[in-house]
Amino acid sequence: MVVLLDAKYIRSNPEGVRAALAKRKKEVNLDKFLALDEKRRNMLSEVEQLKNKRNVVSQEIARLKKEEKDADALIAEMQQVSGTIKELDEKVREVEAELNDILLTIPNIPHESVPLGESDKDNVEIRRWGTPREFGFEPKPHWDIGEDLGILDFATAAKVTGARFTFYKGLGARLERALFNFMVDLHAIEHGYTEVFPPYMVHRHSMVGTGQLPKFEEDAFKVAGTDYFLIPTAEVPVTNMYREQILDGDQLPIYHVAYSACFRAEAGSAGRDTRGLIRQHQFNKVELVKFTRPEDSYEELEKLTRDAEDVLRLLGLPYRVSMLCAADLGFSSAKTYDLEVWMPSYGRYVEISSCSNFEDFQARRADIKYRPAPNEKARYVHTLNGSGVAVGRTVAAILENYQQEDGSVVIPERLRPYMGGVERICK
RNA sequence: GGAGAGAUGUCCGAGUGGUUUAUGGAGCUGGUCUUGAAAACCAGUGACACCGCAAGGUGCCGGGGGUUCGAAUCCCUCUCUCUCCGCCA
Repeated sequence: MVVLLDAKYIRSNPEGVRAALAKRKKEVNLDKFLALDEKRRNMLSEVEQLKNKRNVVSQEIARLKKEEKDADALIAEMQQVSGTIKELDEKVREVEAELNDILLTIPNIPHESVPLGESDKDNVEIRRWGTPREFGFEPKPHWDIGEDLGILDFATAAKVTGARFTFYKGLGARLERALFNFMVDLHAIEHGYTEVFPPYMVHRHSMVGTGQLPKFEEDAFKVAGTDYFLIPTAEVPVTNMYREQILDGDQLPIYHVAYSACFRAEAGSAGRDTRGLIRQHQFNKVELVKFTRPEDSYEELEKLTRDAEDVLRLLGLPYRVSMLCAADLGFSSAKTYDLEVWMPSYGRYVEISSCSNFEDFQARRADIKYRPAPNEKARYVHTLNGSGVAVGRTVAAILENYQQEDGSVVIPERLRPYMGGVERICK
């Protein structure tokens, strides 16, 4: 499966690519890439000429044999040629593997609307909704609220499994379940997404397809004795549903919503957000995934972001939307909006959803195409996804934003039907 | 886990070593006929990728490897699907 992604594009416009990647503050060795690319093309034309000769002469041999004439000299010559072809093919394969290794580590090119910047400090706030509540008492962090109410149990999870896992209990477990049911229903019924319930494990090719591999293998959980990975997000199985496929143009756009558990090793985040639900090895998430025509993808990104925002609005949670600067952009993304919910214990907005347009970056890696019209050439689709939204962080936000002085937590009205009518979680 | 059968272009489906440079359908486009449509018939089209300014060339019949002057076709191996048996929530 040697897929030379967009070698042609890089070759024709190396300076443009270099400049775009510089925006990300990432070093990519394009010179090595360009040298290898030229080497490959030279070897390719050489070996292809030999193959042409082999094909022509083989026909000739067939003809001679049919006429019962002697072909021994030609056969001897072709033995030589075949040997050379074999050697050259092997060398071409090696160079292509090297090229592919480089290509797979080149991040997506930021969209022109994405601001420059050095770090997440340079992300640009787009809009805000809601007003953080003024507490007439000292608000507690969600881990204290949850433990005091007996609905979150971090200590038991540590005993049973380890750090960064949680038991939800009683109405806490129900709240988690109510939230993802509410979110899936909202997107499936009101926003027109088709619900999917995906496998929680995928093979390596799918992880490469969406861009988690090969660069970020240490972030994923690998299942021992298999070549499977636990999914870090439903984006991986759902986007790869259409891998190696050519869709009909009139099938687009495709909208999917998927609830799944997500598993992340959180390598390199030691010491960050160690308390509470913010950074867990396993968490639930409702994910939105879209497949669109290239010309529609940026409009679809705006709509997808609004669909995710609806969740927070309907739950009455104050949030803001910010556009990530080039330096903070994820590896596969061309443009990303983060939704950040107000978290009183942090005294700031905390990421709860990330909505991205990957343009054709994932489509190339996973080979997802569509035919614009019958008999037209197949083109790569654009893929998008966004959390709609992270469930554990939503529980944290509800506990903190809806906490009362007596330690109880009011359930947002819209959620009550999913909670069997429960209006408040009390001790 | 055991036994067997499969995997061919957008889809269906032929093809067991050299006019297969992949048969034939469906589909799609145009036409005839029709008030219009359908059907029928005629013609066209006929996958995808890479190299090349082009002419042209090369590769590709699930993936990888091998045999051969020559492989969709023979051999090995892996993956997946189906049928039967076993086990199992």
